[in-house]
Amino acid sequence: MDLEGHKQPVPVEKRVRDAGLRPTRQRIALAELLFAKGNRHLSAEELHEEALAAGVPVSLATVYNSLHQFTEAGLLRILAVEGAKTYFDTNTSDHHHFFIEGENRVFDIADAPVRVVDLPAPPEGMEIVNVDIVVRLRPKRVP
Amino acid sequence: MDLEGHKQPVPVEKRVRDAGLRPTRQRIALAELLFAKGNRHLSAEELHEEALAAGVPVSLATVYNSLHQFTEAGLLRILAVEGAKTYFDTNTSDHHHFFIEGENRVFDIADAPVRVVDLPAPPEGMEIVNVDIVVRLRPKRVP
DNA sequence: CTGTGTGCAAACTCTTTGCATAAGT
DNA sequence: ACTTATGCAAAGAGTTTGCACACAG
Repeated sequence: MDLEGHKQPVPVEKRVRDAGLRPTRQRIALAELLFAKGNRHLSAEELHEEALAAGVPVSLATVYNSLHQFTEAGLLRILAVEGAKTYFDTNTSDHHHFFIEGENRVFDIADAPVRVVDLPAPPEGMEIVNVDIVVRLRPKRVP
Repeated sequence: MDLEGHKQPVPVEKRVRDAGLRPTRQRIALAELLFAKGNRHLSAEELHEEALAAGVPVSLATVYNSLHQFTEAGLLRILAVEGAKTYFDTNTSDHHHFFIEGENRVFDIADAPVRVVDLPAPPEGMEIVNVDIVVRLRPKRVP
């Protein structure tokens, strides 16, 4: 039976299929978690936990596979923050991030027209993929 | 005996001492490699190899320790690039980077007045540590 | 001398891989 | 049916840790 009464405006299955990927249960479930809730950034492990919590039995390896496949297909972007974990961002347009030191938390710089000016030309033979701005934050020490 | 005839304008030993660290052989050697050649960004492993090549027997663990100690002391900055490795940057002032996808190579955006405008205020209780701009590059595909 | 730093190897975390089984078309 | 994806567990890369020995003050 189908527990989903309403379909999203952008059918997830189609997105997956259009990316050249078979719309398997796991990929659809992961895509739904990723794209249904607006823009998000999560690590593989976070998505894995969400999937399990949502009752979708999926292995961590498959989560990694899917995230990379989605990234290659242009549905996700890898977020460049320092630290061990790789974050994936469902917002592939140009926008930027706050990063909280020590907590490894990331969130969008929203409603802010951050712009970079005077960006130099890329070196010969190279093209710019995108520009990532990470504003590193630290809890203000109370004196 | 002392094989170094000339001292750097900024004595490395003093820098290390001023950072509150004992100027041990290893720390001085590493600091020399890091700071004598202008601005650099390297991973722990790269610095380790350089040290060995320079005839300084130092363990990888000590390289990691030293890099983190230098970072805490404000002599280095961690570079936010995606990928497994952590890069350390000897230039702690505001400046930005090109990152080459696929190669995991990083280099400075030099001679370019890159500026960020309309940067929003940080959230309550947070202060900005720094702003990292990473321009991701990709080899231009020749059609 | 006393205490901090170093080296080694083992532990740890995150990520990838190989291969048998399961699912999609 | 035939092909591609998944799951598991093991391997891999990078980094951290614990403890005995060595060196700096």
